[in-house]
Amino acid sequence: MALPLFFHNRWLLAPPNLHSLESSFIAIHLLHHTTATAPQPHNPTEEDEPPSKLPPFHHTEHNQPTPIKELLISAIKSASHKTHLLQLHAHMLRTSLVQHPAVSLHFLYRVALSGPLQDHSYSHRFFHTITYPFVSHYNTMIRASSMSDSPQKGLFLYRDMRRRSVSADPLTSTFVIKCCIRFLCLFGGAQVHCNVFKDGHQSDSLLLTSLMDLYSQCQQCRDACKVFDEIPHRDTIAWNVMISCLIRDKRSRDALSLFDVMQNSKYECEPDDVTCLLLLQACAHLNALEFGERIHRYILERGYGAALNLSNSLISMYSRCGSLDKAYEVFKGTCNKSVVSWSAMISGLAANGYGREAIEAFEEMQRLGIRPDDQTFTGVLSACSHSGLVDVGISVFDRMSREFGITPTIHHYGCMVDLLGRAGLLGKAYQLITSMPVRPDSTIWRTLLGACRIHGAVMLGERVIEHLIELKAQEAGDYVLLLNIYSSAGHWDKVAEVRKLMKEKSIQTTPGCSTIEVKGIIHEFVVDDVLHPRKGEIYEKLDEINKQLKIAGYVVEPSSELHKIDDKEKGYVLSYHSEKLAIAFGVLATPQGTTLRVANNLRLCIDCHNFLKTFSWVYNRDVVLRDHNRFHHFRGGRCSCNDYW
DNA sequence: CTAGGGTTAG
Repeated sequence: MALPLFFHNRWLLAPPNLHSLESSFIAIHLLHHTTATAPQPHNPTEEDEPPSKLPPFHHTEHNQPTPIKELLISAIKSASHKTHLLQLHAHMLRTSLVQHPAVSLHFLYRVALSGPLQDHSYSHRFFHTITYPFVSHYNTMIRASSMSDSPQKGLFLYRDMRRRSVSADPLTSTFVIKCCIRFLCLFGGAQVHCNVFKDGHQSDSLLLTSLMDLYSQCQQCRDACKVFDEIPHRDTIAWNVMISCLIRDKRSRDALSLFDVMQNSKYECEPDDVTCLLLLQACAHLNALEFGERIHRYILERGYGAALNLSNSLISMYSRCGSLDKAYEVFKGTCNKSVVSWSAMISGLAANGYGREAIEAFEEMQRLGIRPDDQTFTGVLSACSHSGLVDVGISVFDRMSREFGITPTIHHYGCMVDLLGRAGLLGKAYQLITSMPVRPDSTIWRTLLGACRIHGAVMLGERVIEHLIELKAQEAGDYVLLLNIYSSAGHWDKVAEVRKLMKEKSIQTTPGCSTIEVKGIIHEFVVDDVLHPRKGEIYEKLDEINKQLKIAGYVVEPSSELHKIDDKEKGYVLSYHSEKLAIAFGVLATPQGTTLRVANNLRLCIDCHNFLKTFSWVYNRDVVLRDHNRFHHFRGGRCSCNDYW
């Protein structure tokens, strides 16, 4: 708005950026009539007693339509400079309008919530000068705390509010819950939940949705489900929160099933872009390519195709389902590729064994002027380690901090340990762990232990186990690796010793688990599975496959990976590893020549690796197997990886 | 005597 001419010379006195007539009027008015400087706020320590009755607001004074009040509010609304606000504060004090609910609320709103005038300590000081704060005042303060660095304050305010028997509305609870989520305070959240019932807000869908999110983020999936069941009308966001909860709880399969449930005639809820984002994550976890493709089609149908976050998720999903060409297709079709897109593509190439291509992509993105970040480097370094590009990896690691100013995290060190370890530079890897500035975690020692296994380094292996024991983080898998190190070195006495130790400590092995997707349905198998409805057929098929493979020269490795420690004691000749069961089921359930896609939660053992190599040749089927950190593409008797020989 | 809410990419 153009200012009237007569304001022009005074305009210079007022702070810049005044864009409304009212605000400049007030500001100038104040400049001329105020001698007061910025008010000294009240001392917040002097706590008032809770009011016995309703606030004695002086209606007589302010209730008649005073134009000054309205002007003040609009001035507060349009204030654009700090000094301006201070002047308004002074004015409010002089006219006693500070205690006017509407005025103080507007003022609080400007100071507490995000914007150029935000000032947390000022807002707290101001808030404490309000003698009888209303719900709205508390709401504003609590909401501000939920977005600040000290979300605990929100909970304190909430308690204060209840103590002063100011009744909470659904929004208050929503904001406090947000605070609790910020610092994962399950206890505080549960308190709020109780009060929600007391206040009679137990059927407010939005409030219940945030409660669900609280339980979900605090790893209380069951409570989240309970809350979900109580929501009267579940909208898309409620479903999304439920799905994200299931994914967090590693129940990706259940999460996928909700895609159909929410759409059925009973609920009639349309999945939106966030739903797709979440479900793509679930597909990536489960290696559920067909389901992922379905989501992809849905995205195109709904016209979400241009969204960058969805494209990035698709790239990641396809590459984590071992379908690299599809990932590349999406990648090519993505406009305005961001670091995220490039990193997803690079990690995808890396996990599928295309180290050189990953490096090329890395160079290309730099040529296009996209700055790599820490996650890009994780991808690049893992590409180097999976493809044995030792020198490249070392130089990239070096450039990362020197050229790009990124301090390596534990993940980067992990990649380097893996890289050096695989290449047989075990001493260097050990040295790197002991000299790095971050505290080594169990994963990094485990990586080194894996390298010791490959290279048969008995002594170092023992040392690594000690470190794991020191961290109190040793798992069954670690002892299994140690067992394998001993057994491949022929130290049978030590093997017995470790077994005894494991028994004494009663260490359980993590059950191996494989999934295979057939016609969009995920089938899950564990070692020696007895739960699958077609188990009879499956075991028969597996025996048949075993016979066929033996003819072709496949030999069971007797001293191979001992995933199941008790096998021999139980007298099993051969345990049915879950990946083999999944393969047998795949042969049963899919037509000749179909690629079998299997995901496994552990590291593929040498025996299964040999089994799959021979299988891919004898049965003339491609197998894409994802183990816990990479892909193995089996075709014609060979595997894309160079980890096993 | 009134501002304001919940899910989200590598």
